[in-house]
Amino acid sequence: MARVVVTQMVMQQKLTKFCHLRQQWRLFFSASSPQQQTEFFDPETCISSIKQCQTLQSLKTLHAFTLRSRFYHHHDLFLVTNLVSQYASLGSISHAFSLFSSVSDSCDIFLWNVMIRAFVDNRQFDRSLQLYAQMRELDINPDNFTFPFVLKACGYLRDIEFGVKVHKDVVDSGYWSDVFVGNSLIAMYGKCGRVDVCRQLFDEMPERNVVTWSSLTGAYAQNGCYEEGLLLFKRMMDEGIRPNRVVILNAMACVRKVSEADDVCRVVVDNGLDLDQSLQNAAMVMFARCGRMDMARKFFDGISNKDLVSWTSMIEAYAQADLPLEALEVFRQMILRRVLPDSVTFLGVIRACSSLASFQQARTVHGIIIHCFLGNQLALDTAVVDLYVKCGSLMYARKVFDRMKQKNVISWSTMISGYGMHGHGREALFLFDQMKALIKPDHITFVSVLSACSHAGLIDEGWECFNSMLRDFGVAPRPEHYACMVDMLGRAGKLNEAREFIERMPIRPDAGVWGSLLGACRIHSNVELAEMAAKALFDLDAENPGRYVILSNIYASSGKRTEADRIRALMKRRGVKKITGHTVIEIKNKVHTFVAGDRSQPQTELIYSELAKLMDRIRREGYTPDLNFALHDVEEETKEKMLYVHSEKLAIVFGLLNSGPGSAIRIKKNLRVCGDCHTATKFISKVTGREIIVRDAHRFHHFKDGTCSCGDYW
DNA sequence: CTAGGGTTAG
Repeated sequence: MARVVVTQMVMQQKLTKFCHLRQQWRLFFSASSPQQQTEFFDPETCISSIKQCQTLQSLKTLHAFTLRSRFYHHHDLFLVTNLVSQYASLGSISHAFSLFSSVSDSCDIFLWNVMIRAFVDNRQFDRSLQLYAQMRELDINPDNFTFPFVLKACGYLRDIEFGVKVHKDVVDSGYWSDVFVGNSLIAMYGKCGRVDVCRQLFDEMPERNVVTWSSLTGAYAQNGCYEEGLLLFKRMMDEGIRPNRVVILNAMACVRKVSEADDVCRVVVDNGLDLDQSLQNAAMVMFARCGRMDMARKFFDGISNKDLVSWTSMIEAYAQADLPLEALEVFRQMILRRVLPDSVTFLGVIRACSSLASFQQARTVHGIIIHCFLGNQLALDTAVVDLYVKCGSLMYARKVFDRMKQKNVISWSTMISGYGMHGHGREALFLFDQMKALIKPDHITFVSVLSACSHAGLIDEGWECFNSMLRDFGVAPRPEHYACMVDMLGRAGKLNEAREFIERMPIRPDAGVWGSLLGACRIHSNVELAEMAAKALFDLDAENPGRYVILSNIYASSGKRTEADRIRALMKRRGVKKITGHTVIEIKNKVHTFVAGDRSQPQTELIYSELAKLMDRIRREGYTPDLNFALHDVEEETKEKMLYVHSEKLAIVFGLLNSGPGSAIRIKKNLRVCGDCHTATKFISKVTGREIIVRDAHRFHHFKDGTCSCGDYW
């Protein structure tokens, strides 16, 4: 349904474009009778008509006439420059460049500026830098107009090396005191991640305007220095500088708390600034980031003519807030209103689908993307690969990956991490080998590879990879890499080795590292080490409920009931709320959520009677309930009953009842899958002959014929 | 002919 609508929209848009083009041509031909064309050809009218040209064809004709006219014999550079500029702004960089080349022996800086700018405007940043370099070779001096163009290109390309060279030219040329040039330098360094330099430049600038403040605020925002950004914004207000829309947008990008959001909104009101579309969109995103989805929605609803960015931002906001159904509903509304989504919209839609873990939805969305002719876009294709991974289909993920015309480090890392998540360590390593021959892995690639080794128990390979990071690729291990190693060693039962590894770390272990150790202690029931890890953890991050639960469970399963109770009490005292486990399953485009003991489904009676039958059946096959995974403070018999109604089991039974015979069942759990449910699911897959694919908070489990793809190593 | 800006893949 959605696919058909979108296809219609695309066709309609193409048709409109075509009609528009035809109209333009007609206008041109009627307006360019020979008399008309020769009459208005004095230099001034000529230049103004060049600037007014709306189509390439009309500009070409005009260009031809200027060549024939007498005014051109003086080699009027100004005229040529204007032609170059206009060709570029009509998108024809090739015409612009060939005209430029025909007079490029000229030393006129205006002409060079226009050509450099033309490349920047047409997103050919590397060519604009090449041209700048060529200009410097010819010893032509750049001026205060040149620098902003070139620096913009450096910023887009994140080419700090070139940027520094240009900065040097700025100093040598004496234009460093020009406020436009200074602002451009701040923007460039900001995009290249050097906020320290931005600040220094800002402090040393002889003249500043609101753009200067805005650029630095933006640089802070882009580099995650949110407090500094807001502090700067406050200082600007204190110095009595009147804010404008753009500096507000940058300040909004720094906001992370509701109180700060309210402050910025007050500035808008106090200064009588118009809340235009872009500010409304930004405010919406700002409140969403503060966790105030209600306020975000209010702003969204308040926008009368929602544009593409409004829709896209709302979808992304819901997706990030882990409200996928709301996100998809906004997407549906957007399509109904005939707003054509673009690739950024689909990134949000994909994020939503990804958290639904619905394979069917994934296929539908992928289909719509292709129908919108948005295939072959690097970022989007990579997101689709990840989507299929997260929806449980490595096969589809790999198909999309293989068909990608270009791949970068992110695409490769995504696919490698996909294999890892599904427990296919060997394939992950094989792909990593192929990747290394083509591009340089980065720090995230190594997280993917190391966690793949960890999930598959490939310890020697994991060590080799860890050791090669710095040695062969110059990538220094970060806390997350150490966490992977601890996880890998710990899972394999090498708990002491893991502890020693942490002790030898050259950097301070973070919560992730200790969390890995604690998780390993849970698997191997090591109370002593668990206490050590928990102590460190509670100092670093006392808010995370998962850690308390694990420690308490370790105590409980080793018979230390009082200790377990003490941890539960500690949790209560600190106001840390346990996250309720739930499992979702999608049947016929509808998402069903189950919590333990759930009775909210219309089919409840059927589910429970079927569950009882199923449990009997697998018991006869050899399943015994593992009471370690039940709450400890109840009778044995109650424990067993409570295990039976875990959300995983309910969702699986619901799936069995409502899907075609023989089809695979896909469920998703928000936490790690329970150990007893893991065992039970293996038996269920055997007695029903169904494949059961479980996505939990960490990885995938594929159950088939009584075994799990994780090899019980998880 | 010049600077800052709303959604954006692992």
